[in-house]
Amino acid sequence: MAGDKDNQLFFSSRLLEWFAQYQRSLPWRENKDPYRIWVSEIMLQQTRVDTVIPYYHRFMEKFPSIDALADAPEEEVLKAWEGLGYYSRARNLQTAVREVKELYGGVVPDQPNEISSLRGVGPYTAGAILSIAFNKPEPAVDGNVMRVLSRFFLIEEDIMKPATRKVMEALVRELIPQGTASDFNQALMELGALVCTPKSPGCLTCPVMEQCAGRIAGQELVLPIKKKAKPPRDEYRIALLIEGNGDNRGRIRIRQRPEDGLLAKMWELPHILLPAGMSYDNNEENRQFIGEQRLAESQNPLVIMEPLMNIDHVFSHIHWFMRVYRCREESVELPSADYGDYTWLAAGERERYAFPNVFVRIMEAYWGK
DNA sequence: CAAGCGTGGCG
DNA sequence: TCGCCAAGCTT
Repeated sequence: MAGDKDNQLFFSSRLLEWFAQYQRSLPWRENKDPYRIWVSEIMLQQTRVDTVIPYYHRFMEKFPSIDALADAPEEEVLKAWEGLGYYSRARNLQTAVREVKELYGGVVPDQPNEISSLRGVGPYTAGAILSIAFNKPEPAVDGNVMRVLSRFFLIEEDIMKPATRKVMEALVRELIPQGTASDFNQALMELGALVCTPKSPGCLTCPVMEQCAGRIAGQELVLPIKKKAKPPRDEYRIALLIEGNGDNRGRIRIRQRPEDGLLAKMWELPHILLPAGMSYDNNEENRQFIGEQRLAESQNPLVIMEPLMNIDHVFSHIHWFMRVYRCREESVELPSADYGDYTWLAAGERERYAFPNVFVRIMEAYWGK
């Protein structure tokens, strides 16, 4: 079916007609500035359009050019990304625009090997920039595209497997009509977003319904074939809302996460992973464990007061069950010193640090918005 | 290749 | 309520 030339021509021309009429007006479609396209593609990775739009406006206002982003302090970039998730995207994007300045004189390259070498630019994003901004006939295969193609051409490969994306890319190369790569790739994604949706596809309004092999076979709700993701593992954690004394009255302890791994370089309340089997009741065993862990880290004794709230937060691969205790530092000898990756935070200073969402919610519960 | 890496919305 | 996501990349 996928090799049928007439069928492919039908698909591509109908799709382009549909896109010309029904495409959404989106902020990154105002022009073909490759930097603007690039930023949008990074933000849109695994993220919904409606979520991205306000971030995109703020980001482009704050960092309107490659130079502006390259010259900004990293913490400002992370702050602009706060709440959007997958924070390595922000740091990688800044690394990449600095590469563009160093290697390409600040001009986004239009060669596949060059653009693909940039930090955070994988096969999809490279194809998206090359096609959308430069109209180069490169595939840009994302989840939408795989869903649309797997249905129309009745492809039953597991789309979770990297090898399947290769098959899709080869197919897209055949499908792009001469000179239409920018519109065609966007049309493919737009159809997936607006019509050929995961749960209840709007087949009756689909421009290519007549030839859709998946629908003809009655398989449109089964496709695409996708292996189930593993459920997140549970982690029980004690978070410490440590109130300062003396000069630090009204402030709380925060710390910066390491530069690798989960929530890298973001700021947070100190928290402790409980060993398997330990409950997080406010009992003696619990307080002693917290005290030991805390001592090992800060050398500063802690008085644990009452539990403030329970909060749980689900990442892609971890489910945090967190109990927040209000605490105060026992000693007033070190209170103003910033040691290690710790500092004190006052209620009005939150704009200076980027926090993952779960800690924003705790601080809002404590201080109000 | 499989796993690690966030978040909010929706049926 | 809760599983399933949504314009993926890195290791």
